[in-house]
Amino acid sequence: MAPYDAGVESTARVDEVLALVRSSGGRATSARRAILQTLFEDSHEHPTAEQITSSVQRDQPDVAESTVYRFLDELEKLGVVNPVRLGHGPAVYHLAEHTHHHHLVCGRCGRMVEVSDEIFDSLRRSLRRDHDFEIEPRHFTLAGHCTSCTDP
Amino acid sequence: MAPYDAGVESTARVDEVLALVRSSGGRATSARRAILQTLFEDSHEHPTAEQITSSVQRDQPDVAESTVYRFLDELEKLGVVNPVRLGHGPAVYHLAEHTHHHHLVCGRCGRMVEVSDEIFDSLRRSLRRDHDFEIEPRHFTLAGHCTSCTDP
DNA sequence: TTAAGTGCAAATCATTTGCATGGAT
DNA sequence: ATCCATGCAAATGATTTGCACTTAA
Repeated sequence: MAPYDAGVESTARVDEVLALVRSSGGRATSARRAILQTLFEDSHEHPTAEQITSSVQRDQPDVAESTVYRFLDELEKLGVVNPVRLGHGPAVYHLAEHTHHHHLVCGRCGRMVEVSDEIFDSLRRSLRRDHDFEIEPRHFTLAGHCTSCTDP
Repeated sequence: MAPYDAGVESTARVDEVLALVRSSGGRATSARRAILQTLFEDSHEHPTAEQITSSVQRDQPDVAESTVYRFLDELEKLGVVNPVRLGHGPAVYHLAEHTHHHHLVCGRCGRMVEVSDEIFDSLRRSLRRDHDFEIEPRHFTLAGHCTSCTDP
């Protein structure tokens, strides 16, 4: 397997998004850069605004949580992230670039499984044909439980 | 088509659920009866806790919103209702008895379509087989949009 | 320069909780 | 009589907002 430099990779993506932000009239600040770095470095995680803030604050201690919320809203409008509100507790944020997977969350043990998008292809076709409906292509989450869950 | 008396129908269902509540050690109070009446009468709606409270308060002005929240929690545990948290704003509650349909909500115009459960059969089989996962059988909601939506 | 971004603190909104009282069993 | 349920008010937790100050463009 080819060597993989997460640092270089994510820096490039951070710059890409910052360019997008600028092209929509926004500005590339150091707080925003740090927020994006966190998002791209931990892109397999599903961090809350609070977790993103803590992570950013390791480098820049006085970035406020409100800044994180404001920028996440911006990023949502730009289609860069998707917030997911499951059950109780704070929203978690996904990179929307991870377009082609979705989540199954077990309501008993909390396990989260990622499934590929293709599994929804036939469902998507039926809904389009019979109900004039297009499932949100970027991301969604289905509740349920593990078939053999050990939790109550 | 046979005449349909929503009042009689929903009263019967209210009593059914109250029996279930009692069988699990809970009590059938007048606040609970009123909450259930609201849920069953407006069962095609997707009311928030606040809307349920207002509706109940038309008859019983001093039913507290906390009572509604507490009972909705109870009802969720009993499998009678399901909360749905979409986007911002408060959770909306569904009757879980509407077992065999699900909802598609257009993020542009707000249209809500009900689809039968069977449309998920093949998806459900794949998830069970490949991911040890059982989709919540009672109810869920998918975000997306009308294929030809007139709203922006 | 100047409009957008930020930190901070306070406000808001949904939901939860503590506690003394009321009510169903 | 017992113990669950309730109203009320206060607490909590997540998110949003107002505002004076900073900074990227």
